[in-house]
Amino acid sequence: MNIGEVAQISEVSSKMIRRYEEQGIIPKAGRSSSGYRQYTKNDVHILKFVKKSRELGFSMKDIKQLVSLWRNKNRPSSQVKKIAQKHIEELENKLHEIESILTNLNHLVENCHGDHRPDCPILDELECH
Amino acid sequence: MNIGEVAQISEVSSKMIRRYEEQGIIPKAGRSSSGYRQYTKNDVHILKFVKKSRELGFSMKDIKQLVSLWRNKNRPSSQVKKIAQKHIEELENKLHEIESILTNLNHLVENCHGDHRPDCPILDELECH
DNA sequence: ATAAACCTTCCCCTAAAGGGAAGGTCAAAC
DNA sequence: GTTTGACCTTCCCTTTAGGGGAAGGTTTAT
Repeated sequence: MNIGEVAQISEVSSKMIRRYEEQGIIPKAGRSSSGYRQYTKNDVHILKFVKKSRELGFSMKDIKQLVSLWRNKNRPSSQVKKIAQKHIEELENKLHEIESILTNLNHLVENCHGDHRPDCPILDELECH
Repeated sequence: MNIGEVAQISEVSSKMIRRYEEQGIIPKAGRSSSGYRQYTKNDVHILKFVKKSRELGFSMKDIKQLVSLWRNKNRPSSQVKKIAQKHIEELENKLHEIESILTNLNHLVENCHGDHRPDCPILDELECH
């Protein structure tokens, strides 16, 4: 298979497939005599794994490790779990931060009449420290 | 005041003060005879406004507009409110996305024993599409 | 006079993509 | 048998909100 077909099946763009190869996240593809990258079903499988991992918000650094653990049939599941737990922690931190910002913003917006007049508690709050 | 002092007071790094100037977010600073940027209390005031806005997660694009509205004493508060509401919507979307990912990840992690054995529901889930 | 602490501009790096140019290849239609 | 269009290649630029650091000029204190 050429890269375009694989991109369509895996739903990972050709651009990103090349980049993942460059970053060592997926194995280097074989080449046709004219230099086109050649892929197998297994490559599609890996790319789908990568895509799913991205959808769960893992960083490419994490995904590199996850792919390597996935392909190592003797991995200890504790290593996988550790990566996932660290990611969960980071997401929870981000969640709390966003929640706190939203609380602030909602208060401000509620108090702003939002009409033609210039008085604006939002700007007032941003101004005063 | 030189840039370093302003940076310390406003808690915005010298680097970023220069960049904000470049981006037209803050007015161009005057220069001393030797080329050093010169600042007044008012500049500190603006920088604090910018910093507060960043802490609430506004993009620099939004902040540019907010600063301009803040300095325009005739602005309609509706414009400010609109920017804030759009930002709230975006944050809420991000929040929901993170919540949904966390639900998924937590299920996976709960089912992974996380020991020396290779069986791992996390990898299984990432693998199967 | 000299050293330390400033300041200036300039360029490179981050993460995860996308855009697009310039040029080579392949297959089908004419 | 050539042309055309769709594909592929590499290379470089752009995005966001910063940070790192080099090379060189200035100011201030010793």
